[in-house]
Amino acid sequence: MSLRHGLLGLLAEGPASGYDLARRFQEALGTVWPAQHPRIYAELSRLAEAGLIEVDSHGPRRRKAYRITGEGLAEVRRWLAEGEVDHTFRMETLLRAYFFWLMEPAELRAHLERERAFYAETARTLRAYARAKDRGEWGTGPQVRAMRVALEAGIRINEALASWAEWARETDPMAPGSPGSPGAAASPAPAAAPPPEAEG
Amino acid sequence: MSLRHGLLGLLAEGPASGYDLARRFQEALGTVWPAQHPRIYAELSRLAEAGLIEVDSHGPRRRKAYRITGEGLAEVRRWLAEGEVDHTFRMETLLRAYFFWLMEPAELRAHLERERAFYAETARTLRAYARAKDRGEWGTGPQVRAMRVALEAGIRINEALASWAEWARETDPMAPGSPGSPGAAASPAPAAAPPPEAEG
DNA sequence: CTTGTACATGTCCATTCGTACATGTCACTC
DNA sequence: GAGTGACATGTACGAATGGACATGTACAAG
Repeated sequence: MSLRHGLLGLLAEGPASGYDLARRFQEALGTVWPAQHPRIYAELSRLAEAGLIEVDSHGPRRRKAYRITGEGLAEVRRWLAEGEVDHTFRMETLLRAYFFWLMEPAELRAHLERERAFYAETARTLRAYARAKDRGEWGTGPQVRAMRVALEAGIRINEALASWAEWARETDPMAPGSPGSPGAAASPAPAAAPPPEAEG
Repeated sequence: MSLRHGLLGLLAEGPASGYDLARRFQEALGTVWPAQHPRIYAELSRLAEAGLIEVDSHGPRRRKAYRITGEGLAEVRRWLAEGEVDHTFRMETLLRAYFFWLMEPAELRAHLERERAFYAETARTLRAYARAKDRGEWGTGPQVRAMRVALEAGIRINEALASWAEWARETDPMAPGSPGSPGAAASPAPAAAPPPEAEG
């Protein structure tokens, strides 16, 4: 459950309301850790109950800003310190790749081109952000620099995926000419030898 | 819910039992789409009920193998065809990166080195698999070639993350020398400028 | 002075996920 | 013949997630 720590981490930068946090989760962490406002409000209540955060102020329209407590800060730090990192990265794109052999070659090529374009465009956008940060447009505080580092990871991953999609399209591994036909294996029991082992 | 389609995709290669599928989900798709056996058995029941798969055979120890039906195959194909790809990739590694500024520089350097080593090693392992596949050790069927393509994505992503971790460690953006101190912001109200939004 | 929009906070429910627990089979070894 | 370990299938439950619904406030344009 990393939403908890994500919220604590954002609150470590300064007080914020559930609404703020929802927006920032969407904008900054949307692709790497999606979270909707209902979940966020619920989690904030639990965090407050646990004494990791507390109400900082009340604003205009029922706005309730929270502030991290010493305990809360200790908890994020503890989480960051304990080395146990979960290295799984759920990606539908990769899941689909395992089943490319079920697609028509033309369809697959179109799909790969769409994917390439998407990742290339995302990388471009992120690179623009990174350049702006490098120019110091958002200041040079530690949080900004941390975000710059995170941004760099996003850039590299998206570039890697864009180049992968291009490679896959050019290699055209499911082409009709290759051994193993396009719409083949349409029969219920294709009798394929279950490949012993592989890793993703 | 892509577990459904993942199972259908694997069954499209040939009949398999829940146990088989659990193992293959773990081995082949473990990092990109984790699934435990309870969830798999449950989903298989639902798929059978929906007529997308059916019992193929009964084996030694209560073993029950399923086979994909025409309907099921049509459903995977439909899923692959409809362009709607979810591009979110949940990665704890990236989530943590946003909060690097809360870590001690020495701790952060150690963390980045561990991460670099992990991703480099994973990439190495995957590259070995890819080479074996390129040598045709698992045959040259369409499924194997699809897996090769997926594998390539895994290699590139892991290499990108390894190089990112190295870059981050060398850049040392949270170093004591840089503007913005190491273990700073240790007080409950870190007084950091709440970046996007001030509170009311 | 009404209407639209962005702000702001929540409840409710159906799935999905993860973990722990429970059960039973078969093959092999000691 | 007892024990171990891999095979094989499930139930149960609590937590997480996503989406729909509900409510109310402030502000600006018309």
